Amino acid sequence: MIFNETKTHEITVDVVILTLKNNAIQVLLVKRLNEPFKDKWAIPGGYVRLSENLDQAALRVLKERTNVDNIYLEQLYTFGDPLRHPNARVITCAYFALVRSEDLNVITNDELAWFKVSDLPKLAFDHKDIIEYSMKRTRERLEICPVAYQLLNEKFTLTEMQKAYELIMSKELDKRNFRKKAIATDGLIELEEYTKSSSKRPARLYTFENIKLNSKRAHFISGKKSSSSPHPPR
Amino acid sequence: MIFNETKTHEITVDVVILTLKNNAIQVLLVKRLNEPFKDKWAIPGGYVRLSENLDQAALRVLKERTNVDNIYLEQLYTFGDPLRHPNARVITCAYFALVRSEDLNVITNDELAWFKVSDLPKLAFDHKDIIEYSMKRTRERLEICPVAYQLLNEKFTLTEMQKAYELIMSKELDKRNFRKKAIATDGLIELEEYTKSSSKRPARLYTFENIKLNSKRAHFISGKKSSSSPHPPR
DNA sequence: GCAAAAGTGTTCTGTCTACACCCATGT
DNA sequence: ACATGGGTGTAGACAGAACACTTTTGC
Repeated sequence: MIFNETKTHEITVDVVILTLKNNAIQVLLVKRLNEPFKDKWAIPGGYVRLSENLDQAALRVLKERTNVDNIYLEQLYTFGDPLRHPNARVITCAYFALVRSEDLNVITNDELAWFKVSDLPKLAFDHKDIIEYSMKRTRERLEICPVAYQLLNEKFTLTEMQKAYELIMSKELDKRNFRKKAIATDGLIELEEYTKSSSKRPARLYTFENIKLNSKRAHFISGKKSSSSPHPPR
Repeated sequence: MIFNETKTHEITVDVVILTLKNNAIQVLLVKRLNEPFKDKWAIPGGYVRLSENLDQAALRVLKERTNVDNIYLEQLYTFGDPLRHPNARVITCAYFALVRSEDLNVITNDELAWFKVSDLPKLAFDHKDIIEYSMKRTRERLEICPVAYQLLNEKFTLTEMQKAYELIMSKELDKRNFRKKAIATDGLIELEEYTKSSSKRPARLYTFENIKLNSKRAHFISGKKSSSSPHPPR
């Protein structure tokens, strides 16, 4: 590909939409209808409009696809390799969103579907890198604050919360240690309600006070600290 | 301002260049020669060329201004508010760089100068936000790995290193605790050399093995963990 | 000999980790 | 009565925090 410096950049946002479904972290993908990468799956995205800022653009894309609103959405990284799009110069500002599946209202079909992050199909562009980086970022966030509740239903059991942490961190956690720290987390409220009859002993339900994620730091993650390089992707 | 959706986006990179000079963290700024914000100071930046990726563009801007190379450079955040530029639609991908002042070869003048981060002049655009966010990010990095050595001369004393930490964190550190952990840091090498005669007792010199920043985690910072929100700027 | 910065250990406290058994319910 | 997941405490290891005096040099 030859770069003709009179061509112009295009700028898009792409949104990695993550949820917790069927005991797995899943990502929402759309099938591309046109070349390039026709029939490949891709992260939902769109052009940034001149009148909107990047957050608004990401929110718009998210809402178009999922009809959810007011959820955890964070700018991830901007990907601008000249070759990332085979026949255009597209810079994309990637976002990621954590969505609770009970809030979702997504009609999936041949062109819009959930995929387990651990088992992705072939993806268009550099979208595999983007999803992997969004998982890395989610793990980093989780070591600092309990973002995982963004994936849980409004009321949840501690076991469900632990499962969410384990799935994100890809690591088993000790039940007693997890519960001790979970209960000490700022904003977690113990309800006087219990799950009823899953043919087991009922479990107490908890909820989170509200959407303030600047709580102390709640790392429920045991074991050696991951010595991660500070540098973003690759 | 009315947004005419047929206008097009422009994409730039801006680079916050930080160094340690005169016992302060300083940032390199250029004076704007044209409107808007004529005569105001701004972060060095430039358009992204079609043939280069974002890292390369940032590196080019850095090199144009400082003639340094191969230093700590990290993508910070992408700022895309439609009103950030008063008469154009410019999205900027901000980077920050940590540069040791002994490597710098900057001829400062009326239009290019260093400013203490703690005492900035009026800045163009949203550049004040960008600088503040770069300091926040630097602090976060420092809690994880010893990036600060990027600001130190190749050979440095532990007292100099502690000073760098204190300046970045805006917090005094305990000398004995700092030294204990500093010495335990992966990659730090104790030299058989000493500073000579500043009319005080000579201090031992240290150096860092090389440019691998993925060392364990060396937080020299005492005191309560800062409970920072995971969300980026503002 | 004194001013100024370099250098050095110990105790306490709180947090993380590892680990095993009883409980409440539905069938 | 049993299978299933829910729920609970303690002891040992480790890391962070607080804290004060001696050493080496130039003048």
